[in-house]
Parts: sequence; C-alpha cells; structure tokens
Amino acid sequence: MKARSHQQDEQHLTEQLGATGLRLTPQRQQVYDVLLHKRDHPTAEEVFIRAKKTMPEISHATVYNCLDALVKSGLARQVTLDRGATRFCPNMHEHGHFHCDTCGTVFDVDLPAQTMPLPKGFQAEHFDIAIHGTCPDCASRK
Amino acid sequence: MKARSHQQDEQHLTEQLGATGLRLTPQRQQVYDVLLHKRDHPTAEEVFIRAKKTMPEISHATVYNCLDALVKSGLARQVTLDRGATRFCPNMHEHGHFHCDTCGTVFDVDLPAQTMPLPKGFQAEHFDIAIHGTCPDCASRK
DNA sequence: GTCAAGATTTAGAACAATTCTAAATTACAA
DNA sequence: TTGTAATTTAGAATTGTTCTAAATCTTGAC
Repeated sequence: MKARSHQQDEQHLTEQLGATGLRLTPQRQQVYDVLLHKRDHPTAEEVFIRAKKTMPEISHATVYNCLDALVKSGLARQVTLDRGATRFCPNMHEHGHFHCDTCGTVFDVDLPAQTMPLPKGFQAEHFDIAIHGTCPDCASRK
Repeated sequence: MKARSHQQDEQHLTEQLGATGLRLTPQRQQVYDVLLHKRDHPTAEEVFIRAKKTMPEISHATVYNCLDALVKSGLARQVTLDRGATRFCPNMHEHGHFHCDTCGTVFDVDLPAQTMPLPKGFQAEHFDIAIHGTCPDCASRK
C-alpha cells in the first residue's frame, strides 16, 4: 500500500468530496486525518476525542456530519459489529473485519477475490463481511 | 425447508436453551414464536410490540433478555446493518443478508459454500455477510 | 408436599449513541 | 459586495439498550 503525502491526501479529499457535492472544510480534513492517523476502527466518540486534541472547538454533531460526509464520498467505511457504537475505517480496499470477541480488537482482513452470486434482480452496491472469533494473541494466551 | 410442528418447535427450544443452562419460559416461547411467525427481521422494539398482542404484560427488558437467550442458545441470530437498531432472524442456516437501501427490506440470501481464508492464528467463530443494494422490486420501479 | 436458592420477569430509571434544532459562521457565485 | 446555500456549533431531544431492585416463578433437597 503506497502512502500518500499529506498534500495528495488533501487533493484526494477535495476531489472525492466535490464529486458528492460537498466542500472540504477544516473539520472534515481534521476528522479524516484522525482516521488516517490511527487505523484502529474508532467509534464516532473516539474520533471526537482525538479530533478535539488539535481542534478543541469541534463539536459532536460536526464529527457525525464529517464522518457521514466521508462515508458518502467513498473516503471511509462504516463498520457495524454487534449492538455497540458504529466504527469507522479509512481503508477502502475490499476487505472484511475480524472482531476478536476476547479483546475487542478489530482487524482488517483480505478477502478472496470472488463475486457474490445473488438471486435474479438483486443489484448489489457493496457488501460487508464481519468475522467473529479469537485473534492470534488471545488464542495463544488461552 | 421442512416446517416443524409447534410441538417440535417447543422441544427444540427446550433442548437448545437447556444446553446453554437456560429455562424455557412462556416469554421466551412467545418471543421465539414472534420471530418464527413473521420472518421479516424485526427489531427488538418490533418484537416487543408483536409479543404484546398475545402477552400484554411482557416488558421491554424481558424481550431483550429473551432475544439474548435465543441468540446465546443458537436459536436466532442478530443482524446489524448500519446505525439503526439490531434486527433478529430465526434462520440458522448459513446465509447472508441483503438490505435494500431503497425500501429497507432485509432479505436472506444463500451463500456459496466456501471457507473464509484467514491469516495464521485467527480462529473464526462465525461470520456475517451484509450486502447493500437495490432489491428487484425497487430496481424495476426505477 | 414444603421450602430455600437461584433464575426470571417487571416497571421504570439510567445510560449510550445518534439525530435534530435554531442560531451563528463561512464559502461561493453572481 | 451581497445574497444564497452549506456548514458548524451547543445543547436539547430522541432512540436503542442496559441496569436495578423488588416481585414472581422453578427446581431440587428434604
């Protein structure tokens, strides 16, 4: 995976947001930076806390707004596991999520290239795969 | 899919709950009946409303308790899509969920028989596949 | 059968996650 | 500029879920 420069990130952001009719604002930039900086699938609340460190005036509602904007523009994905808060992930490559039921960590996992056969007439937009189990660390610790 | 008789359902319930150290109670039976009766992936709230029709004294907390008991005993699955309420599904065959982004309906879809290859050390318990898109009805209506 | 121990249910409060509201600010385009 | 629309903000409101303590029900030991 090639790392993008900060400037490239910004251009990418502007383009992707623009294509969805949205503007690049300092808040959206900041929220996206937070996602890129630590890719541990944070919840909206966690993004809020991290974003506040460098932008103390940012509000809760804005974080939700920004996250929605990023998702709509194809810059981030929502990850919903169980009944808890939704998590966010800036990795847009096709991948699934492995959730360790012991320690709670969420891992990105590559998926076998394949198409999902659907009954006639169904048009798939995208799909999410969530795998529950035990991660290597927790498995060996048992 | 073979339909089970009511009596068989009850026996199945007792066995599965018992194996998890749980009792079969009228409430759990009722909640399970609700799930079996209309397999449209209702939320806990919807299950609550439906269960009340024949058991008016049932409480909110009990519905959550019963649904958890059913999930723990392998009699139902939780379905989490997006940020909304969790849905419940009594279909325990391996299948995925297709969510129509237009009308909101959730469909069970069969999956190709296959194993999910995981990096070394990861132990999968089970996995959930959620597909987003447009259902045949909504697609033709466009 | 009777009783104690533990499981379950209940109403309602509490909590957590998300959305809404209305006012203030900002950006863009004419 | 100047008007229009988008965005942000604080805080209230809403929604979904969990917790609590008391009441009720089951079950197994006697």
